[in-house]
Order: sequence, then structure tokens, then C-alpha cells
Amino acid sequence: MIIQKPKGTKDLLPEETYQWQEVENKIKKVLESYCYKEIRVPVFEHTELFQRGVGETTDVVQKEMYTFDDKGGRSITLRPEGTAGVVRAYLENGMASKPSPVKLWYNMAMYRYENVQKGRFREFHQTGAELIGTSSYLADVEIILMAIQIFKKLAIPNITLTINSIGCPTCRAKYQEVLREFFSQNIGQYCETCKTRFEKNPMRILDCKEKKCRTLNIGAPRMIDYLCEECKEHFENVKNTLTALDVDYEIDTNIVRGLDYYTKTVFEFIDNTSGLTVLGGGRYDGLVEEFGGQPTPAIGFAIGMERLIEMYCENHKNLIESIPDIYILSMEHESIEAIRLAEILRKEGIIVEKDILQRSFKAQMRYADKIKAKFLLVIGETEIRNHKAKIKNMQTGDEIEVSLEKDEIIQNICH
RNA sequence: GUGGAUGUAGCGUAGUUGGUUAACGCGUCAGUUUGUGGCACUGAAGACCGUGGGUUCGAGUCCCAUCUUCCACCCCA
Repeated sequence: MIIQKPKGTKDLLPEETYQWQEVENKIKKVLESYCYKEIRVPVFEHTELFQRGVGETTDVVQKEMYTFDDKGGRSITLRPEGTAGVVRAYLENGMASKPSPVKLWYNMAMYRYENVQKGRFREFHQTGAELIGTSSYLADVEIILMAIQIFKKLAIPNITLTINSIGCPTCRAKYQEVLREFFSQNIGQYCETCKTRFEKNPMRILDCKEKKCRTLNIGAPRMIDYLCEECKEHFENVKNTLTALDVDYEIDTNIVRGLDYYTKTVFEFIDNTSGLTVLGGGRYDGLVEEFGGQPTPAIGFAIGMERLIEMYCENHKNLIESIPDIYILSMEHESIEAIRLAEILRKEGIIVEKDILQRSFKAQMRYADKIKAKFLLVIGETEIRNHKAKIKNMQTGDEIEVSLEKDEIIQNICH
């Protein structure tokens, strides 16, 4: 083996591809039932889009982007997430003047230069939804409900919905001051990364996994206690409505999303078995404006497809693959007739396999069996002369004589 | 970026204290004489033992480096 696939990438073999399609189709049905429309945007964008959208200080932008100069000297980046590109497309294509709200969904590959581990790849896929043009808590509720429906549709158990509010820029700035003050008391005892976080983004310290930091964090001020009136009311409305709708959720005041554009409501769906986040999302009321549009509130989420499918397959072992309806067995003298018949049947939507290796009769029989062909038709000299042949049911071994007419053949293999 | 484990035919494995043509199972292909598969039997193809150095008369077996895969930190979906 001279060349192997780049680190963090995956080949999807036919078996898995069918599994993916199954999951993708189910998700699509849910999304479309909420009137979301599919959008596809470029794999690469100008680097600046992500720097401004995702945020200069985030890890994603600072150390995880696939960035390069193209031959024209432009700085290009492989998308590390979907929202920035979708919002860019929304503005660039004048979708702001479509009836509001604009509801979009996507299923796209993402690229992040990270170290590979469980549920983490350098090329991975996200299916996401973006709801642009409403600040109402009803939007938050709808998008969370839609996420829940996806898990229901896929019959995936054992997930927890956690929500939090990280406020708007105004109240968050105030909170960060308070937080800095709290941390400054014994910042010396924190781990090294937390010390740099203290300067860059103190909220991240809350998310630290180090034991000593965790204990130091006890009693830290919580964002939700510092929300401004508007943010507070919004969050209350979201919570109350979810409760009224019998939605189970937990409030996790430590959820700090890694992308800078989030505001107000943020939420995650956690796989209780692996502890990984399979779906994450939140409001991003400032992003459209950041990209030069009119101030436009929006909310969205993204599902980690590799993680989701991993969960799905634990509960669904059934394999779907396309197997031939019929195998046409013929020797070389009759190959023209066999090809003609195969073409006619395929035109009718029948899945047909036939010999293209010029194998012996017996080898063809064996092959038909191995590929699990449902029926078998032998075309030989006598069959062509009499315009009649036997269709064999490969499971039962029964044979029925039919004329070599497509209708009669189809009739006998479709039921 | 840091730390730990891993790497032998398509897949799963065996390879004894370093010693001649690297073994087995599954799979693949072909055959077991008249046009009917699944079983069984026979045979074949397929591995420069992840890669590159080094030690040695001699390395899949020892040493170093590097890459991959897996796991943890970090971060995220």
C-alpha cells in the first residue's frame, strides 16, 4: 500500500452508505415537515468569513482550520462548520427579502484539523437547520422540538437535552467582568490553559475538565443570574413553553459553546452512553449583521452525523442493500439475447445481473446464489428457439415456465 | 499541540530464546466430466511482515525514527 487515506478521513463502503442514506432520509422527512428547505453551499469559503463569523479567539479558527492560499493568492478555508456559509449565502442571494422566517437545512461535510479520537474526525458531516428572521422564543422552541423529533424518528434512546442562556453581548460583557473578578482571586492556582483563558475568554474556564479548576469553580457566578431583562424573559419563555409541552430538559449553566456567534439560548443533546454531544445549537442574533446584513435574529443547530449514525446502528442492525431481482444465466452463444433481455427489464426498473465474465454454467449459478439474486432465468439455445424459459425462485427452488416477454417475466418476479 | 497503546495477504489471527521458500481460518477465483446454486472435497491467486534507517553472518522477531489506527487531555458535532 503506497498511498493511504489522509488522517481523520473515512471511506464509506456500500453497506455503510446505505445506512447513512436511511438516516439521512429520515432526518430529511422531519426537517421538511417543519418547512425547512435544503441548501448547499461551497466546501470552501474566504478565510475571513470564518474568522469573523466563528470568531478569532475560538479554537476552531485559531488552530483547527484547513487554510491555504489558492493560485490567485486568496486565503481560502475548508468550512469547519455550516452556519457561516449558509448565512453568507442568505445575504448574497437576497434571501432577506423572502417571506420571513427563512428556514434552511443542510447536510454537508466539514473539515477541522484536530487530533482524531472517539467520534471525532478531520472530515466529518453535519446536518443542520437554520431559522433566520425571528427573535421570538417560539422559534427556539420549534427548533428544539424539531431536534427532538429527529431522535424520535430514528428511535434513538438515551439522550439528554441540556439548555442554557449565554445572554446578549450587553449582559454578557457585564457578566464577564464579574466572572473575571471571581477568578482573579486565585487565578494562580488554575491550570495553565485556564490562565490564558482568563485573558482571552474567561467563560471557558467554567468548561475546564481539570479537577483542581473544577473545585475552584464552585460558587462561581452563573451567567443566568446576570441576564438582562430581555434575555431573562426570553429564557423564561423558552423554559416555560418546553415544560408546558412536556419536554424533558436539564439546565446546564456550564454550557459554553465554542463558536463566538452564539447568543441567548444554547442547547446540546448528549449521548448518555458515550457522553458526546450529538447535536448542538443556539441563537446567533448578531451574525447576519456581522456579515453586513440588516440586524436579523436567527437560531440553528447541527447534528454530528458520524456520532448520530454510530448511535443509530447500535439500535438498528438491519442491513439494506440493493440485491438483484433476477440473474440471467447464459452462455456465450446466447449472450446477445441475454443482453437484450436484461436491458429491457432494467428499463422497467428491475434490478438485473448477468454474466460479464464468461463464466461456466456452474460458476454462474454459484455467483447468482452468492449475490442473493431472488430469481434466476436461464437463456439457452432451446429457450430462444421456443421463446420460453423457466424462472427459478432461488429461495424455494420452484420453477415456473414463462414466455420470454418482459410483462410475463415481471409478473412472475414481482409479488 | 501533549501523553499512552497499536500496525503480519481483503478480513480475523499464528509466528517459539532473531536462523533456510512467513502459517491458519474466512473471503476471492477455478475445478470435482451431460444445463441448475447453497453442503462437501481439490487446487490456485493473494503479504517486499506500515515505512525508513540501524544492530547482526542472518530480523516479522532487537534498537531508533516516522506514519497510520485507537484512546485520553484540549476542543467540539
